[in-house]
Amino acid sequence: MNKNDLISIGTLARRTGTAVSAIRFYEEKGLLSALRTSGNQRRFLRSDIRRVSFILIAQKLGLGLAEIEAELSQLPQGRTPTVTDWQRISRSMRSAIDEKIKLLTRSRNQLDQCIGCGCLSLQKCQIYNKDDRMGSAGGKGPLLVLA
Amino acid sequence: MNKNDLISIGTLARRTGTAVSAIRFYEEKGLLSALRTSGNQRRFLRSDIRRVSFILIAQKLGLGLAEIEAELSQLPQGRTPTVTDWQRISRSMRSAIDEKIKLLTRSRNQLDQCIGCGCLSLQKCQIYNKDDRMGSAGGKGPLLVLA
DNA sequence: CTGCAATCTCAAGTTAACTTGAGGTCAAGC
DNA sequence: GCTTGACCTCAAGTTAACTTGAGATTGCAG
Repeated sequence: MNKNDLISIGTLARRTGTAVSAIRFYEEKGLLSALRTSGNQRRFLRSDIRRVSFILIAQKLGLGLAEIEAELSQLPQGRTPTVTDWQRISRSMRSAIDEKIKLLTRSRNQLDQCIGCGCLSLQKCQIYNKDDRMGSAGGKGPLLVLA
Repeated sequence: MNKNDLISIGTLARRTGTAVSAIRFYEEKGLLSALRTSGNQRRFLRSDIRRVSFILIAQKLGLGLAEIEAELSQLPQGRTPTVTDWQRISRSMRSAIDEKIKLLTRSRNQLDQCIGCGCLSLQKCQIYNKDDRMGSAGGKGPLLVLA
């Protein structure tokens, strides 16, 4: 078997640990594309194994298929992606993770602020105060919440 | 308006920034419960504002409604939760965030390892090696990807 | 050439978290 | 006492990401 062999959908599924149905689904969504045999069966490139792996990893990192497709669309059309291609895309994914971590960290800090008073506002209790001004009858109505 | 006033679903929605339909949905799912007027309209406790806020915050942190319900079920039945009650539950939420951050951080580090070779395995390139040598010919089982 | 596992297509089902719509009731202001 | 906006119920629709099932082919091992 050499580098240019084409693989069946079942093989691709086994090699990536996904379900055959999921692969068909990805194809339908445009994340993968396949050639067809004379008998209409799909044949994938070996490099699609990596492509599917990328999809799975990116999903674990919380990206939706649409976002993943956006990333994948940066890969070269027509030729098999090189290591460098994958590196570039991995780096862009790293930023996405960094973003998520930042967001969570911020939430955590805000939550810490609020544990002190139990207000759950996630905004240094500003809302709690704000809301006091804004209640219905002008009175000190309880809070509006949320970031 | 005093502490024991009951509020309508519309008020609860406005005070928390959620849709009325969402509140009905939460009730249906058991995250909220309401009294009814003689005319069958829902009446919530003022403390439900905080309860809904908690739901919204927890969702932002990535918890599903089921998990949120689990957290909420730790609140005292029958009496309006105190600040201390909320603090306890907030702290437990904080652990959840910490977990998520840890997980993401780990993924990021693994990804860093792999950017070097572009293998996308998230496992120190083990997979890359396995894959290129393993074809279908014989070898060791195919690769699994993912952490 | 046979048999049967692997594929194919297309439709429908699934879970999460809600929204939208239809048709009808309640409550408060003028 | 009427009008209007807030509510009510129940059914169905929505998006994401797939899975499941039915019915029909294909392709490889023997």
